[in-house]
Amino acid sequence: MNTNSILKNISKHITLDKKEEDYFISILRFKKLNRKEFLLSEGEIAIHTNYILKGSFRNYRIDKDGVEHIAYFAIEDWWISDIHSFLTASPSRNFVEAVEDSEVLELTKANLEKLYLAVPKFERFFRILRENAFIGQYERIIQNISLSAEERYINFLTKYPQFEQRFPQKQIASYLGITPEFLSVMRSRLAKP
Amino acid sequence: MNTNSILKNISKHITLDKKEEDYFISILRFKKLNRKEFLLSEGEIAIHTNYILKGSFRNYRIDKDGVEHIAYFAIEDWWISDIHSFLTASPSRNFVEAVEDSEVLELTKANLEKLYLAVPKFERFFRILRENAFIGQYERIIQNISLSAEERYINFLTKYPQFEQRFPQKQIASYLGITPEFLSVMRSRLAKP
DNA sequence: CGTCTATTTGAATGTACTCAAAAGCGGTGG
DNA sequence: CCACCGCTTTTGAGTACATTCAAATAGACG
Repeated sequence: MNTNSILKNISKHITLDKKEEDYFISILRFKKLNRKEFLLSEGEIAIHTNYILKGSFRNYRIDKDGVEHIAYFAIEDWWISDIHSFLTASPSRNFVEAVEDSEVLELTKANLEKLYLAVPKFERFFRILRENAFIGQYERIIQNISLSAEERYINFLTKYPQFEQRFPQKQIASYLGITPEFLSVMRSRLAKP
Repeated sequence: MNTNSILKNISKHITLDKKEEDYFISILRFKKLNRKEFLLSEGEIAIHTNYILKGSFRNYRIDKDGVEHIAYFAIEDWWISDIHSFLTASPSRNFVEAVEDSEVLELTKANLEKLYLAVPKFERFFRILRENAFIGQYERIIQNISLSAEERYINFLTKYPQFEQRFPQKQIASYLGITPEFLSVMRSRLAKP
């Protein structure tokens, strides 16, 4: 289990000594998923948060008409779960599915709570992590209420250039809140003139 | 300066002893604003986060066409700032304006950083605060990409029943990402049948 | 290679916007 | 305390953006 990337990720915000590092690593569990396998399904309670070592995921909800809506994507070095379910210990309304063959490090909620007590620096780490996630969502909300579909798509390509290769168009349309047909029309419009 | 409400708010997540309470209170500054006064303007760096004792605020952005878009509202017992600017110390793209005559307790970023070191329990407090805010935004994003304007409006009324009385329709429309004219049409449609 | 799913294309439709004008409402000054 | 002014809300006609439904084409996986 290669823990370099997760330790490097954590060291961006807090400094751990060897003992703290070892303790942290000891509570992680390696997990492999093939594409289309689920980390979490609707109705389940998320007891893990997951650090992505390799691959990609999508968090989505199926609405009353059976249509999928992608809340967000996640790739290497991101943490993924259904945060609502994880934090409130309530049944998830969303699915978390591997888009590519993936590897994650699982951290259970119980172990995370112990970690907060044993190494309070992790309170800081996750505070900063949540703050950064919050900023991203905040900008996304403003864009959703103020920009046209085409502007949102262009911004998406600029912000996440690699995502266009890694996620199918249908899923990108869902993330943007538009239909795949309309994304296709926009793309041909943007390609021509 | 009445500090009951803020101490009660904090005690929901962490327990402070008398000394810690006193220290915390000592770094807050009371501030009164009349309606339409600004806590923060576009281009300024948010050096404060503010706990609302009384009144209400809106955080909004003005787009390239001069149209206002309300990112969020805040009322008593909420914290308000421009979180992007505050956390990254970058110039704000948003305004934070009092909607009613209001009173807040200001906490500077410098004092907050000192507070994190002096009383690490506040790392936990703000982690939980950010997590809760994150959950709210997460649900809002899913609603924005999956629901019609009418469904979003109905959910808004259900989730924040008092907001209809406290914020003008024009601002609610802006928060929902629709025009005030269209909100008016929806309201008359909902009232009749 | 065949099958299944994703993407493209097009026509008809619906949701929400723009622009304009009237009506309603609240605050302010006489 | 009333009248006026400015801003908000309503109403309506015309329009644009995005969806729905359907069918053809392209691509990916077993």
